[in-house]
Amino acid sequence: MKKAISIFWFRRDLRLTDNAGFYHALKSGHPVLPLFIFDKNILDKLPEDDARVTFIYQTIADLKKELQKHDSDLLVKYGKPEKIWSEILGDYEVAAVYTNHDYEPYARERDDNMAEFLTSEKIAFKTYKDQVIFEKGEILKADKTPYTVFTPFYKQWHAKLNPFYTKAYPTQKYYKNLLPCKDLPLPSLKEMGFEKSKLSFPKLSYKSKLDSYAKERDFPALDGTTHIGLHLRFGTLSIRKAVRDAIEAKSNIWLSELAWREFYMSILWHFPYSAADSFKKQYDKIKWRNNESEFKAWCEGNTGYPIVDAGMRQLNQTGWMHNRVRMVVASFLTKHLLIDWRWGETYFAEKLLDYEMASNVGGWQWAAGSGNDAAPYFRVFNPELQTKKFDPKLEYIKKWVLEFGTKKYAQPIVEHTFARERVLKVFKEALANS
DNA sequence: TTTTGAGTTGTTCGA
DNA sequence: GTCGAACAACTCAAA
Repeated sequence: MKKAISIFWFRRDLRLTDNAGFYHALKSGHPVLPLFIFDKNILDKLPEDDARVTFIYQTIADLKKELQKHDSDLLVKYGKPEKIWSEILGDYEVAAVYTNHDYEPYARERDDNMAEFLTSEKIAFKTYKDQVIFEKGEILKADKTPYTVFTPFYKQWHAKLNPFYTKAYPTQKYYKNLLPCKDLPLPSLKEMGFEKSKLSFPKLSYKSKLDSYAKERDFPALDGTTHIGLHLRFGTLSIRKAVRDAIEAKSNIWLSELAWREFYMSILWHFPYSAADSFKKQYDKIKWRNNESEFKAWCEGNTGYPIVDAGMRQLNQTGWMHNRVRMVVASFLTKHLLIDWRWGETYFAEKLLDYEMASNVGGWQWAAGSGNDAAPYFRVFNPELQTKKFDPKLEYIKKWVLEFGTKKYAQPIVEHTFARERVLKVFKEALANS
């Protein structure tokens, strides 16, 4: 008879320290085997040089080394989770499976299926809140329905915040409960159909930025933002640590940005339709122009609007774009070019290392005006004015648009005043009889 | 139930 | 150059 074990399943929480589910697994009383699955359902949709796969791969390799220092190991599998789990149950006597909550539509379905499957096998499936301070039903209005406006959401989120919710889970005290094992396999990137990306990943060091964040965050040439998106996405940074650091540094604006992340996660949880449809349904009546060649020009950074082109080229070359510029390019695509916000959302999903479905959909719908708590539709960013305000010395533009100021630079794809009047008319017509 | 104040990030126009 | 109002009403949240 094999000895019963617990399994901890890593997904978007790729760290050993301060990890809720991992902590509870280690305290379960059974030896813990850590597991990661490269999910074929997800990977099959990605290009072979997807940088996020490289990031995950490197992180997984680091976790494996770290676990080996404690005479344990990380079991790494490649395939569809349902099939992998059947294999695992054949190889091990599993008493319980531990993991952390995952809130996106695909993940919810996967975990619902897992729960059903494991229950039928008489195996406990225990899941924990880890990637947010407050999840799904924790921040609600008095009538128990979810907030759709940020400010009152944040008021409650902030009022409820206390050290109980931000303290670290001391996993390291219980490493002795890891399952002793060694030489577990690690499939290569190549076997899984990927190659190593040439992009570099943002370092996890944000503390020095917090003091000046409020003052500098809006100026793309300054690099005044913290670049933690990727680390929050894959869990190489604990949200509890980020919030503790925000409070300690008295960086209130940064703290509220962390709450924005949870606000949009709450929206996606309670209104999953909004990943694909406009939150305000009447906005799906808009007659988008959806011109393919204009979309291509936008993607490639050839619109003839320097601030837009700079942003898109930064995205294409680095997998990251400054937040201020994300708003500008999103407004430009949806308003100036009248291209469906979903096209832009999909492009960002392909390119952004820090892609987070909830924030991305929320941000795009905000820009389009179709979202909860969105910018009014008549608020059309003027790229020239945005440049004057936020890149007055054109430093950001010159960094990314090398031919700026020469004859080689593209002519504006559409004239601003004309585009503005066009979008106001089209939106007005779509929204008039609703 | 009704009322009241407010709503991430903007732009344009006219005084 | 600077400032306030208009943009367009609407919906949300809470008292």
